[in-house]
Amino acid sequence: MPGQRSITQAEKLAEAKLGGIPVRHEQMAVVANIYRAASAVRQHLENSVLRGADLTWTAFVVLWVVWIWGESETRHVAEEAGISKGTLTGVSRTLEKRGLLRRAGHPTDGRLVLLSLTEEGEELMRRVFPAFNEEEAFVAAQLDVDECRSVADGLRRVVLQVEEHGEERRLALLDGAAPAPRRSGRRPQP
Amino acid sequence: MPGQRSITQAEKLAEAKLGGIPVRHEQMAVVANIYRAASAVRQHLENSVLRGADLTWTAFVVLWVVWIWGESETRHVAEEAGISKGTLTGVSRTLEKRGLLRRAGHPTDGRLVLLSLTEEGEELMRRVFPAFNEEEAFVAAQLDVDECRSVADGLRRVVLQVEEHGEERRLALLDGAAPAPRRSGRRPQP
DNA sequence: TCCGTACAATTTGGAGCCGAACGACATCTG
DNA sequence: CAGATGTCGTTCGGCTCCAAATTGTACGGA
Repeated sequence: MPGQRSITQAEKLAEAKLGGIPVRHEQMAVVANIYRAASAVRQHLENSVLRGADLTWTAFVVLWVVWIWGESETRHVAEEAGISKGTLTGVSRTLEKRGLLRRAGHPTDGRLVLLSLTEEGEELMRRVFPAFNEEEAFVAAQLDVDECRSVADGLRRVVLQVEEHGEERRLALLDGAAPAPRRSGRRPQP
Repeated sequence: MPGQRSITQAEKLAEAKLGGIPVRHEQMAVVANIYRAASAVRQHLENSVLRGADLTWTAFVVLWVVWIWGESETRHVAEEAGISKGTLTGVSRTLEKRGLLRRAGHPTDGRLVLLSLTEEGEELMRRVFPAFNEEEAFVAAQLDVDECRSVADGLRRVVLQVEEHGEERRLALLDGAAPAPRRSGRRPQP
């Protein structure tokens, strides 16, 4: 089992590298495996069901959110899909061009844009989602239902921890220092 | 707790949408939460320790792999870091320009390139990794050590399942059909 | 020695993605 | 009711990422 062994070995090597400074092994293993699992799952789903429907992971997630929640404002969709507003603008326009998504202005608030599925989009989701869910079951096949529940619950606690305390934690770490702006991002007008 | 509720609710809505077609709830929840957790963790780490060191997640992972494993061939580093060889070429050159990474030809096989950390790179990792690990502990703070172990173990089983059976599964799904090329990426020559 | 095949990293092109700046609109306030 | 303030979605710069095409190197046979 390469995953198991290589991570354990990496941890030991890391400890050696740090020369006695304590490493939080279990927490490190959780983070490493969260990321590995996310990549593996995404790759598998993109290369199986999504590729066939000509959808990227992000595009599928956006369609899924709108499908489940019904007509929604873009900021909620971005939030729920876990992408930035800027990304959603591009993705939703691509999906609109393909006739899967509708973009409509809000009747009373001119700032808002509402997203909803077209009939074609609904059809697509009715067809693709069962296959998607089947592959979700495939990737989780080594876990029984109780294990699924407990892993999902543990991950939820991680998400909540970051959502609820992440901001304050980051501020505490910076300790008043400038937030060090990201390298990318739009430049100010001259 | 928005995470818990919205996912559960989404599942119920999905079931309704499918009109009786059974949904594998637990497996769906696992996949959804793996992805949510991965995004949350990555975002938190990028915006706390990595931003300060002017590193992206990918750049950090590459440095970490080379740091832990010592001088390595690029294909192994790409594999271990979970990125494509093409991506690694760009990332490693950026890190080389910053003086953190060394790229050297293999002494006997001219096709290979070996990566290793410069002294400056070693110093950076000795400084950044403890802070990184601290934040790993922060995001996992709602889990005790045993829970960390069991979540990590469950995730490892997901990774293994995909690594060991993913390829055959994808082939079975396609059932001999053409693998449907990706939309992005370089176009075939006419 | 000169191919042909195999396998390495790199180049290239298209899409994705984030987050700061921006402009349009809404709403509060004096 | 005009200006300040706030809140949207959009724009845009800089990366990231993948995978096909390409380039370069190795090596086993003719």
